[in-house]
Amino acid sequence: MKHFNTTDQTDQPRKTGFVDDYLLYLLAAASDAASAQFHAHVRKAGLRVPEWRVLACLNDQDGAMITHLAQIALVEQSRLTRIIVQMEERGLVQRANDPSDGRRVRIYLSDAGRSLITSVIPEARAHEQALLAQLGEDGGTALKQALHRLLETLAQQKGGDN
Amino acid sequence: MKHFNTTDQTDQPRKTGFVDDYLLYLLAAASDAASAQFHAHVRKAGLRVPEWRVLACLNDQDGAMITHLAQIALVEQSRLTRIIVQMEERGLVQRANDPSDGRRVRIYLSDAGRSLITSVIPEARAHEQALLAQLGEDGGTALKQALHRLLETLAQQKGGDN
DNA sequence: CGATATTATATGAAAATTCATATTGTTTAC
DNA sequence: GTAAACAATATGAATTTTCATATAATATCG
Repeated sequence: MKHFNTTDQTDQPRKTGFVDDYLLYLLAAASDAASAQFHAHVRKAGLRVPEWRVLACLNDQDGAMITHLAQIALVEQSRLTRIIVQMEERGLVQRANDPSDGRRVRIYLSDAGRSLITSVIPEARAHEQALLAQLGEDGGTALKQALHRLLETLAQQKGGDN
Repeated sequence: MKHFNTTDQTDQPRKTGFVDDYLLYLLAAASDAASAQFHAHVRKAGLRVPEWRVLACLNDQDGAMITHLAQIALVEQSRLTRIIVQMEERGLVQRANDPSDGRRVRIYLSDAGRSLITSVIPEARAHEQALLAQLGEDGGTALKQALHRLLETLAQQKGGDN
């Protein structure tokens, strides 16, 4: 049982290249790897990843409209529409037309959905704490700060000059 | 032309919730938003995102095997197999059986692929520099450091104890 | 050596995703 | 008040993606 060099299947020269220090790659790789761990829990709870995201967002903003939910849950709108259909069929959410604007469809947690998300969020917090602990007191806060800062910066750019 | 509050379509109570400071969400949101900017360039170069990732990885590790490429390009193996087929049809890469192990298929940049990636990488670097500049001297390095650290930590966990 | 386990890649088929656009409701400007 | 612009959601159809598993090559173990 050799447990070293797990990723390097081959014997490449191994000079560090472009990708290994490219910001967008680091972000994607870190997000992927970190999320993969927790996504195991998500699946055990009977949810797919986008469903977990939708529920988590509804937990914070119940009654959000589809478009808004799509933005915060990082899902394209037409995809979200179909995901919501499935989730409604499964009884996790309910949709309701906004009386003040007939175009809007607001999504609400059902009791089942709320109870499910209520059970998963503590797992998420626990997983997050474990990860932050491994990064050390300052490592964790530094990471979060840096990410918040990046997000602010990117948000500014969007609203900025068009 | 109102250019504030772009994301908040509705008028929700807006008490900060779970998601807004959840590490995995920050990572996914940051990766998404940051990458979205550059992905516009990628598409203009006639590439889809996974193709760009594959080429960028090959740029660093030409001749990598499918499995390895799948890991570093953050794509599932069977998907990558099909992506590679398409890329070969388009003349961006070539596959070659590894003489030392008949199971392995090694992927090499074609001349066209190399010339394409050679033209895109500078754009990537430029975009990255612009973003880092906006984060400020220290902000950028702090972010990268934090991400590297996270990746190390996650990698350790994988190899660690099984 | 031969059986068995393991590794690398490919593939069928169901399901999900994308993209462009249709549909429906609302606001704006005359 | 109505036409034109805009906004929110839905949908058709092609393509992609996923998941489990098939296939093929190699390694291991008795």
